[in-house]
Amino acid sequence: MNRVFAALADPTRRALLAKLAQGQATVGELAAPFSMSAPAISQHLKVLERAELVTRTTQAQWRTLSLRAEPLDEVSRWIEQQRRDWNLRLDALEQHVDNMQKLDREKEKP
Amino acid sequence: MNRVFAALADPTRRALLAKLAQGQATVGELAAPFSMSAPAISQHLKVLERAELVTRTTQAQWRTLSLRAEPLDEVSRWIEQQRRDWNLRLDALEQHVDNMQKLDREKEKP
DNA sequence: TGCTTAATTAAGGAACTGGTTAATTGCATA
DNA sequence: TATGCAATTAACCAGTTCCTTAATTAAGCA
Repeated sequence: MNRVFAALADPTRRALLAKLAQGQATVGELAAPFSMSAPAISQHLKVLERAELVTRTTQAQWRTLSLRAEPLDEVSRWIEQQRRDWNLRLDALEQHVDNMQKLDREKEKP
Repeated sequence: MNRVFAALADPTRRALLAKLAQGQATVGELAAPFSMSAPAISQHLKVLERAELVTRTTQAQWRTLSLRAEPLDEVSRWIEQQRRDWNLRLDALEQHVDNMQKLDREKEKP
């Protein structure tokens, strides 16, 4: 997951992924909206590829990029697990505070 | 979100967060399981703090760290949105392939 | 006051990131 | 075959990351 999170930490790469979520595209198509050199985009795509977030297929001189869902599924599971754990804790804490307040009220007028 | 994803890209920091999901802890308590110098942990915690994933409260010479849910909620929303988009595309593609196969079959024996 | 403990700051180094320009590869086509 | 286009590789640079050890801050206690 290290590489996946690191890949997602860059806004250019997140934009590339968002574009790819709308369908396959060639390197040129992906690069067009950015004011950045072709090699820079090429390197970003390499990072996404090493994180297994995209695959590259060659036809003639064009490379077509496609998204791969698995790594996103994996980070999703980690994050949702964390949120579950954390929310459980928060709920328990809230419960605890409620109990304390109830005890306080009962102490005031028994 | 840049800082949040970057913070999550390091396994030591993910472990620190996982520990904190079980409840608040001091720097010392968090550092104990790691074979790493105290300053190293301190710096990891600073990264988590800058990503607003944790808050630090001081009591005497102890710092108590607590998780903050918001940034995790934000990355969760981004990831789930991406997964939705991507799955929609996948389903549409599958549908398309099915239609093509159906057409083929109808062409074979009309 | 001096000592101990918890933690941070300071300084430094090796490796990695994110960009650049220039050169190269691979394919298609006049 | 020469030319052009899509894309990558190579080489380089500035800035960042992740770790270290040494020094410093701040609080509690004999």
